[in-house]
Amino acid sequence: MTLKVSNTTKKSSVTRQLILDAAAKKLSQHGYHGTYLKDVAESINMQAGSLYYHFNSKESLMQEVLNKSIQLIQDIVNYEVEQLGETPSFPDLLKAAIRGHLIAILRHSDYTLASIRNYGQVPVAVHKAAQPDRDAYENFWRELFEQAEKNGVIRAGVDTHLLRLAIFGSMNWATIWYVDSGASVEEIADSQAELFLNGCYKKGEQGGI
Amino acid sequence: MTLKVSNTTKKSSVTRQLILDAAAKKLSQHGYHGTYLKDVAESINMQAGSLYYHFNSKESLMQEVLNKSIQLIQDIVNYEVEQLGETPSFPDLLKAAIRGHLIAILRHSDYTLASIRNYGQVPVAVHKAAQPDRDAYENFWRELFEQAEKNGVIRAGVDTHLLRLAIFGSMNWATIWYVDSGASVEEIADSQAELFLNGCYKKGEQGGI
DNA sequence: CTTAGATTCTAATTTACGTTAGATTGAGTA
DNA sequence: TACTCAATCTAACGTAAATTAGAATCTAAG
Repeated sequence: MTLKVSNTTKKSSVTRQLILDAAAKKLSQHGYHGTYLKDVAESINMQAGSLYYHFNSKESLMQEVLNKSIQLIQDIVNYEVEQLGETPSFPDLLKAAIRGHLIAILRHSDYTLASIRNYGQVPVAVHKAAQPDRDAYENFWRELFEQAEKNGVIRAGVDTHLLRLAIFGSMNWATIWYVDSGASVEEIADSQAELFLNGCYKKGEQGGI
Repeated sequence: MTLKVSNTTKKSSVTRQLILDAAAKKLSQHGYHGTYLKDVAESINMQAGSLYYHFNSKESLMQEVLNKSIQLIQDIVNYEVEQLGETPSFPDLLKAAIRGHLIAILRHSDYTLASIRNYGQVPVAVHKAAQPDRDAYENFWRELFEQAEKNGVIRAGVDTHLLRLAIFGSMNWATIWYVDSGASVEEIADSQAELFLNGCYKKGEQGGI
């Protein structure tokens, strides 16, 4: 007797994954409305109609792509942070989190780009379905800064809410210029962490200008 | 005799502007492929076919919207910077530029959101047509930091290229959370300028953690 | 009031997308 | 070999989008 294949190891689950990958790629490039099932199918040598054996609709396919995206980011960030050991300093923590997020969105860019580029442009049902995952990920960052504030390592006058959003912006925007920049993910991560920690300004000495 | 109406003050140019405004709004909300001429027309009580009296195609209409967007940002930033007088300090200059950019993208958000959200998702011809304007605007910022470096007010080790991209990211990403944040444009501008100038980190005193 | 030109509408054309139903294929099993 | 089930394909259906041509309307000038 051969191995009994469980539901989750059927051959079709390989195809299912192929479809998701192809959909992520198209979604990241052309947006929800610019992604056509015909193209998704063609890119893996299938017919559009065949996709319906694996997914109920375009909407549910796209929904799955977007959910996968956020979980992927979360997983990678968690991994990077866990590498740090027990009681990491705030700068190290921030650097690790930024590195993780950037690795996720720049190296696994099909899925994560899909998520970032289509924020607010997908049907409401699809957008809402991904909200819990987004909230959970946001909380991770929120707590990171709450902890830092509690430990007194945040300068007076800094609004950590706006800080978090600024960092998110810098990171996510990198998806747009990364490929053309020649910079490595590590370089970008270090640079951004350093900027948000210490800024770019050299005070004093030459006075006015 | 009444005023001779020139080409640029014809009544139709008013309609033309209405169409552009409506298109910008839809484009910012639904993306290029999710924007339908029928919807654009309906939102100003017209029929889709009538748009073709003013524009040759959907593509050319959208192209004009995107070009307008970037010029709009540039104009507002220029205005804010010019308010500063002759020889402004780098911090003041940066604050003014950030404020201008944020005013543009948050207050005139239909056009500018259209530009930001559809980056890379429009047909290549449309994207290419807006490139000169984008380049010109980018140069403004490039020069801002070149000057600052020449004046020795940038900390050693800071890559102004990555700095500029980080600032762009923080600013442009604000389009996503601005409406729900309750923060004012001025607050956000001050916060971001302050962060990029001096960072968030309070060194020393409590040592390790 | 008439008329010419500008502007808009109506209705049709073309194209293509999402979706579906039924036929077809192919691999493993009795 | 014949059968079964999973997986895919084929060929359509219905809908809707961009575009177009010609008719209808509105405006301003004589």
